[in-house]
Amino acid sequence: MDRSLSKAERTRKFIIESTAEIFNKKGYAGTSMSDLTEATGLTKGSIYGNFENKEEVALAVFDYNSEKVKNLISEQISRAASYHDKLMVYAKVYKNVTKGFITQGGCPILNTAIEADDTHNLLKDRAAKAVIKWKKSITDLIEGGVAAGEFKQDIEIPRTALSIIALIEGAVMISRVTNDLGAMDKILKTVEAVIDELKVA
Amino acid sequence: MDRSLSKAERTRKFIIESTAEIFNKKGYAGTSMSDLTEATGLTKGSIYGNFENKEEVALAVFDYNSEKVKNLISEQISRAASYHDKLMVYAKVYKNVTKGFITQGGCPILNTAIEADDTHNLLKDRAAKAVIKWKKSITDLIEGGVAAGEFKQDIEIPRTALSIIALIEGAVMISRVTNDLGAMDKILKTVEAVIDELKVA
DNA sequence: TCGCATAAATACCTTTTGGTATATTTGTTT
DNA sequence: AAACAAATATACCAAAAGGTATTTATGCGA
Repeated sequence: MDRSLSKAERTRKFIIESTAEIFNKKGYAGTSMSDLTEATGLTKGSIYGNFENKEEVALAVFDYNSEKVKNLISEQISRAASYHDKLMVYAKVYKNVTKGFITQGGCPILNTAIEADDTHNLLKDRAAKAVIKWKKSITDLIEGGVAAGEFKQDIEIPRTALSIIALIEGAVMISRVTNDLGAMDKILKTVEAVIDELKVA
Repeated sequence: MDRSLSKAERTRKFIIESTAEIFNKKGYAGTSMSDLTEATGLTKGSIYGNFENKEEVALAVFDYNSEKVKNLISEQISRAASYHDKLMVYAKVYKNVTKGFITQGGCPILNTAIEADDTHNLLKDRAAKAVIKWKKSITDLIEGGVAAGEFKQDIEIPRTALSIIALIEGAVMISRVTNDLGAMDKILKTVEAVIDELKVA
């Protein structure tokens, strides 16, 4: 038991962790309070003692889920030597992680973006911010590679960054809905080709 | 009034058309029967007289929505002269249609795939079939272009087809969640680059 | 270990949900 | 225009939704 956290903080964390997968699979509208009590073994009173309402749980869960993906990726990026290899982490991570990822409901950013874009502004904003941060991190890596002389000078950086994200998220959608991991592999090959294309001749 | 359709058929069509946008925006779980009565001006009794349940309305609406997108595209494809131009229709259509498209809730295939992949097998299957059909139509166009000597011989056809779909669907997600039509334009430029790349040198 | 604050469980509430049986209206055919 | 079928509206369920006030149990510092 983590004594650095108060009881309330531990319970909050416990609720978030035990419902993270449910929200990611069923979405905000599709997840009910009884789903949460069932998954946690807690009562409604306890959940409402730690969160104001269902919305607040969903927001905390989104933060938790997207943070988890982010940490996994940035840890690997820090280990890669070249800018090329750092960018390749995206392709590699999604190739390896996909199986587990896929059983946990897919990409939380994609899921939340699609559900919330016409229905829930707070969740939409979080998903939008996550996409923008992701774009910036790719942009930074490309700029780093250009400055280091590793990449060409005339790259259309925003277009490249956005295209990589689109390819990956599109790949998650396609491979999950068609139950076809091969589709993921093929599309990630295109991501790799896009990244290879950046290198100086 | 269309006399070729029975009253029941007309009402069915009316219900589908008036709820198509709601289902696309709010999703299956997020759309309630009272949403449907409100949008149609009909009572629950009338809707249940024409459909077995909410699920059957949702399935019919998905067919209607995806058919609508398909018709728009295939009509333009039939008008394009070269295989290159036929493929380019995807980029063009999404560039032009996006504004209207975007206000109507985005791509129904994407929305349904993401919501249903872990929650609703019937809807998931329809979305999967739509993706597979889309892939096949791109594949056929590339093969046609190869046979006609318009495209290179060594194209990785399935990978190219899947990558085009992934780029487009990823672009819809990104541009909608960030309210940034420029992102759509940039990613579609990559789609165009992918298609241009197919041509014989 | 006592006492208090904190956390969790119980019991309850209102509204909405998806759905149905029945009554009424509407179209259509003769 | 009558008669009958087809379509729609009314009025009603039971269950589940999100949420709250209150009671009970737990943890923790003095």
